[in-house]
Amino acid sequence: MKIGDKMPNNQEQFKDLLRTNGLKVTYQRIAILEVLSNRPGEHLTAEEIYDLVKAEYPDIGLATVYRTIQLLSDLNLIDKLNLDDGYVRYEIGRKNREECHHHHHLICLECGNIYAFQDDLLENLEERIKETLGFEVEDHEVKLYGHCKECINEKA
Amino acid sequence: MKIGDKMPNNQEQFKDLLRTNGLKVTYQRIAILEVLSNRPGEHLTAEEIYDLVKAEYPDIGLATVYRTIQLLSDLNLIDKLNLDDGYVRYEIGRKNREECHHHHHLICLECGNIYAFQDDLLENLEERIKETLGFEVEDHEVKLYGHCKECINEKA
DNA sequence: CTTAGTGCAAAGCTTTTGCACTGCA
DNA sequence: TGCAGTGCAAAAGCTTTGCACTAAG
Repeated sequence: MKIGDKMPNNQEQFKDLLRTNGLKVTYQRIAILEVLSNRPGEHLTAEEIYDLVKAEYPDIGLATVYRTIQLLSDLNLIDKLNLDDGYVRYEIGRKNREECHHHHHLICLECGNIYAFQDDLLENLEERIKETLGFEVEDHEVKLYGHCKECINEKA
Repeated sequence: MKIGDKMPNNQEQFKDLLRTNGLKVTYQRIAILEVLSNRPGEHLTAEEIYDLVKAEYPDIGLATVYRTIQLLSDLNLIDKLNLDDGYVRYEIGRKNREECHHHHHLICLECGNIYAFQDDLLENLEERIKETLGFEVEDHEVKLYGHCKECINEKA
């Protein structure tokens, strides 16, 4: 992967966003966003992102990856996912992809694969919570653990 | 708090459970479960549990707290909660308390308080997922972030 | 030029592990 | 008495930070 190979439009938007926020456009920042952009739906750890970027830009440092991840997260360009396995994972943000605005995770306990799915069901729930408890929901994180189709079939 | 002050019945059940599993009954294990039992709905870190137990049993070691937490979790007596603040938290398990079998968390972004609520809504969702995706849900974790009643009122 | 951003290495943090000792059964 | 359980300290492993250097604007 080389900068500019894919999503040039998205990339320009990113550069503008950086400039708008008084931040500098660096190849490290672009490369990291690019790596994540080219892998929608994948959930990468900092180390994995580091390795992927390093393949193209061997000079990058792990600390920069961590700092950039933080930055991208603050800019709402990427989403965090914690699977309680000791790593924090990141994926390119929902808001940049057409399909989904409500997006949850199905985690297979056998193969470890992660599936995404959309659902509006929680909107009812959030309204109900507002009425019952006076709690105003702003964001949510839903993780469903179980057994995926493939693993179920394999056992049969 | 002293061993035996509260929930003696629950405590006997715990001792039996340990024996049944070929595990030894130690004052450390009882004290840790006791601390959590006396604080239903609170979400304590290992360090917090350590400090609470230490008040009564100054000899206890932090490593024992970690090992016992693991044990209690394996025995399904306590539930894990990760708020992504660098600590893993624990609370006395749902299965030991009458009220709830479906139990989610409302986390206030302003005061940090955590509220629990029950809901069966997800059962529909799980059925739908099974039908649509063939994914069999076994467990779920739902965290809703927002603003609690108190914090909303305070601003008014 | 100016200073935000970077790379490197060291430090920080929670959590885990090794090992000798203790105490439950 | 025998071995699971414990306490202590050290190790582990992810993430953050300090600092001198680099490069964006």
